[in-house]
This record gives sequence, structure tokens and C-alpha cells, in this order.
Amino acid sequence: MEEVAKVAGVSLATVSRALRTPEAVSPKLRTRIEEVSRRLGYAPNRIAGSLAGARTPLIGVIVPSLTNSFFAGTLEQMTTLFEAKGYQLMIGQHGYDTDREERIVAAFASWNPSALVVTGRAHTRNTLNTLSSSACPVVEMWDHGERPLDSGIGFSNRAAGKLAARFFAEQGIAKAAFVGAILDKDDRARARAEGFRQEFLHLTRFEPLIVTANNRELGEGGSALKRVLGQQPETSAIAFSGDMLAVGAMFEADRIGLSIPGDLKILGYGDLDIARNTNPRLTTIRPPHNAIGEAVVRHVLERLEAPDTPSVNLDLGVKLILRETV
Amino acid sequence: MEEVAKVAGVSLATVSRALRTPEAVSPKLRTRIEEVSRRLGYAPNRIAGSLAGARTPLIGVIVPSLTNSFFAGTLEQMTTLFEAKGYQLMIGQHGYDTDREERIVAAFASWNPSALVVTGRAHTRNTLNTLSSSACPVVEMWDHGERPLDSGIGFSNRAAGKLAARFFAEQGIAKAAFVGAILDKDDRARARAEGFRQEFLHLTRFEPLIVTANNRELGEGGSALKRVLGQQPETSAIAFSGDMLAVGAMFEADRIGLSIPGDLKILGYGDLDIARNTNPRLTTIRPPHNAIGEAVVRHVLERLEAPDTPSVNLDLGVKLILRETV
DNA sequence: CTGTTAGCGCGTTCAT
DNA sequence: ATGAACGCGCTAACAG
Repeated sequence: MEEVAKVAGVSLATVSRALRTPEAVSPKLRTRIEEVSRRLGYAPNRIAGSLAGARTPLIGVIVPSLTNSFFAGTLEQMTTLFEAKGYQLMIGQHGYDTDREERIVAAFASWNPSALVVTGRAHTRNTLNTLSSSACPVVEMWDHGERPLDSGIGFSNRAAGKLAARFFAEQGIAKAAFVGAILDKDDRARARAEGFRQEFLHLTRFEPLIVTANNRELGEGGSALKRVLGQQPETSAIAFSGDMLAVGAMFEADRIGLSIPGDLKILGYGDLDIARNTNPRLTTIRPPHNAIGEAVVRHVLERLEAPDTPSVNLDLGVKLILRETV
Repeated sequence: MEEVAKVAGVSLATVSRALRTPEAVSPKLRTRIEEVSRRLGYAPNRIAGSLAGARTPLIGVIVPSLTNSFFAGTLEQMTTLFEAKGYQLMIGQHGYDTDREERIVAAFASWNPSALVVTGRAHTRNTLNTLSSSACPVVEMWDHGERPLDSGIGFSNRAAGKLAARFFAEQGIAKAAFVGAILDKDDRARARAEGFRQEFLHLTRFEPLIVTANNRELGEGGSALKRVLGQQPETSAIAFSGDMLAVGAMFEADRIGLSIPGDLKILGYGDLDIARNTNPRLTTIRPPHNAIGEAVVRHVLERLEAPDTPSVNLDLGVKLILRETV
């Protein structure tokens, strides 16, 4: 910057202003400075800039997994929307491990980000402390419940589970099952399972079978189906914690000669692209995936532009997409 | 930090040392300082630290898309491996837009990262300039070719296309097609398409049909199949630029009563989890996805630990996974 | 509108 | 082994 200033014949401060707040510099100097800094290939040092300015254009976003297409989608959306406003996403991933989350949150907070976005509502004490003592807006996304730390934007996973149970109960199903991926670690999937169990029991007086899958991929859907049928042969309907598991079960059903929905009804969750392309097409519950990313960005931007904007706690709801597997 | 120093009754420098290089401080003071800083919830300011230290623990990684499961997988892997060494990933995504890439690279470079990892070999002049003038190691991943900017770790997409063509040619196929997603933007998919076309033409003297799909999802695979059959009804084998497209085509084939591989042979690319679960199971080409992430991390770590480590240019190769759709 | 000056919070010499 | 002092590159006040 010193060199630019020297060549352009101005002071350091003017160079800084010309690049940071061009409207505060006379057009003549501005163009000259811009020209010189381009010619010299000058790139401002963000680190020094933020040290002096006490704020970075960084938004920390922490998700459990990057390969989970929901989070990948949210991140892709947020990246694009924030980029347009000059913010840059700092992405963290903890693999459903709250201790790892704690370390990542601490690391992110030390960068003085403009905002911090985390997934879900289950955090360690320390995470909570770090989050609440950081000066920036904090958003908990992808879940909904009472009293978020700061702002909450998502939907009730428990309600999603209940919706599935109610749907099955209305069809007069007595023997149902819920297959969930890593229910021990994924508290949102667990909330759906729990909502399903409670509501189904409440409405039908039958206790549904709950089965845990080891991951959210197709192969596990197939083997989970076998386990369900082994433990509860009369099962006539299964709800899954993800579309991929559901599709895996459909493939497996095909292999063992079960017809869908005749012999077995299948309900997915996610409404991924694949859901409207299988044969038969998959009935599924759609979370507000696009709405979440948009709402988070909009809210954070508002808070950043008008710091007195109040926190929010939004429930964006879920939707049953009726197709052909139920 | 000042507060910690005061409470512990030492100087700022000693606090810094106790936290940064504990072995340089007497055990007594060290434990006292650690205790105090924990009690006070002191979190060092990374920004100030890097300004003084002239290097950040940040690794910039730029991919075209986060929802593409290959890149998501590589990122997830890299996140975990780098995290274990105290590095933090800074992730960027440009949606196959080289101008956006240029801006992201510039933004990342201004953070003084420890390393910069980009996807592919096609970049704008400015990107190339920024990259080569940044002091850190630079890795171009997911593709292979002559003379990378600094280090290259990937495989030859052209060779992958040729492999598919050779495989079809050996089966005596005359009417073949290649369906690729966004071939206008994704230069790696285009390299596969081009390799396929050249090799198939070379071996059979038949020009294959090349069709572009608008995205890499299942729905597009189905409609691409219809387009292929419309333009070249005698097509007996199709290679796809992605497994999801291939599976979409399989579903569509099922709907229109085409049997696979009897009436139509299908070859995927990616070897996603779904490939070994469809009925019939999908024959596909597997890129070295896990090997890429690992190799990038290993190489970057080596360069960081021993700065005189030479650059590399690795071709990790692809593999044909023979299953039941060909 | 422009220049001068004072830090931002820490790592790192250099003395001691 | 410890402390004092400097400076990393820039932005924000202030003065002119």
C-alpha cells in the first residue's frame, strides 16, 4: 500500500479510502489510485484490515456434514447470496460430534466473524458460552424450538415425525416402523423418530418399531428393510429419516419381490430429486430446505445492516408430498 | 491477553509464549498461565496473531459446487485431516464460473493462507497470476495434465472418456452415445466426452452422439435418454458423465419398457453408493475420489513442514467397475 | 477532500 | 527463563 501511495503521490490513508470508500475521494485521485494499484497488482491484506477495523467480512457456518445434500444445498445457496453482498463463508463440519463442534466454534469465533450460523439446537456448555459471548449475530438453523440462543430458523423435526405417523394412522396402518440414520448422533433425526413414535402410539395404540441405520446411504436402506422384516414381519408401512434410505429399501423390496405400495408402503423424507424419479415415485416429507438458506441470509443481512433488528425464531414448517409409494 | 498477564503476574510476552511455545516457559508459570487463561475464558485473537506471525492456519479450497458429491466428499475428508493438524479450511464455490473463481481466489489469497487448492486446470489469466504470485503452495486437483501451475493431483478425464469408449468398442457396439451434464461449463466432463468421442471414432469409425444435460441430476438422465433415442433410435449403449444421470436413465428405460442391458447398455461415472444398489447394478467408472483428498492433504502438509519439498504432478488413474448394466 | 497520527492484539526480537 | 519494545498492514479518528 505504501508503494501505491508513493507512486500515486498520495498518503496511505487516501489509498485506503479510495479502495474502501471510493465516494469519499475525489474522482481524479480515485481513478489514479485505482489505476496504480491495478498496475502494481496491489492486493490489500485482509488480516491487517480486519485488525484495524475490528470486523471481518466472514460468516462462520457450521454443519454436521458436507456430504449430506441438505446442508450442501444450504451452503451453496448461502455462499452465493452472501458473496453478492461481499461476505465470505467460512465453513466448518463436525460429523455430528459436539466436541468437534465446540472446537470449531471457538476457532471461528476467534476470527471475529460478522455472524455465526450453527446447525441445530444441541450444543455443549462451552459452545453455548462461546456463542453467546461473541459479539456477532448467532443463528441456529435447521431446527425449531423454544428460546434459541439468539435467532432460530428452521422447522420442528418432531412435528415432521408426527406428520408421518398421522399419515400412516389415517390409512389404518397398525404395524409400522421408522428407520433412522445414526439416531444416536443426529438429534434432528432422533426428534423425527421420537415424534413419529409418540404420535403413532397415541393415535393407534400400537408401538412402532424403531430401527437405526448406520449411515444415510442407499445400501443401509436395503439392509434396514431386511432387519425390519426380520423383527416385525407384518410391517406394512415404513417411514425413513431420508429419501436415500427409502430408495435403497425400494430397490431391496424389488429384489425380494415385495410390491410397493401394495405389500409395503414407503415414506421418505427430504424430497430429493430422486424422489420424483423412482418407479413408483416416492411419497415423502419435504423440509423447507431452500427457505432455510434464504431466511438465514436475509435475517443476517438485516441484522448486519441495522444492528438493532430483533432476533427471530422462525418455524418454516414441513410438507407432505403425496406420490405413489403410500 | 493483557488481563491474563496481569492476573498471572507476568508479562504479555510470557503469556504468548506459554500458549504458543509452552516448552519455552517454566512449568510453574506455564500451568499458572494456562489456568488463568482458562478461567478467564481467554481466546487468542487469530487475526492479530497472524498479522504478527505473517501466516494463517487457513487452507483455501475452491470447488465448482458443494452439492456435487465428489467435491463434497473431498472437502469433508480434507476438513477432517487438516483439522487434526490445526489447519482450518476456507471453502469457496464458484458454480463453474471462472470469473467468480477469479474473485474468490483473489479474496482467499488476501488472507495469506498456508496453501491454496483449486479444482481443475482451466483458469483465467488473472487467477493464474494471483495464484502464482501468492507465496504459498498451490494445488490443482481433480484433473491431470502437463505442467500444472505448482502441484497437480488428480487423473486424466480424457483417459476416463477413452476407457469408456474402448469398453464399448470391445463389445462390438456401433451406435453409442455420451450424455454429459453442462458440457459447456464443466471442462472436466467435457474432457471425458471428448476422449470418448475421439477414441470411439478411432476404434469403430462411428461418430458417437454427444448430448448435453442441463444438470447432473436424475430427472435430466431420463429426459436425456429420450433425446438420445429420438436422435439416434438404434443406440445400443450410452455412457454418462455421472451416475445420477445414468440411474435416471435406468428409471426412464424401465418406464418405457427397455430392458437393461439387453436393449440398452448403460455406463455410469462416479461409482456413487447408488451404483451398487440399483437393479441391475450399475457398471461405472470410478475416479480416485478418496485418493485425491488424501494425496492433497499429505502433499500440502509435507510442503508446509519442509518448504523445500518439490512440487508433484500425480495421475491417480480411474478404474472400470464391472457390474450388470453393460 | 486530504494528510497525520494512533492504535488494532499479538509474535518476536533483544536484552537481562 | 523472562520482560520491554517494536512492528505486522491497515483503518479510524482528527485536524487541516
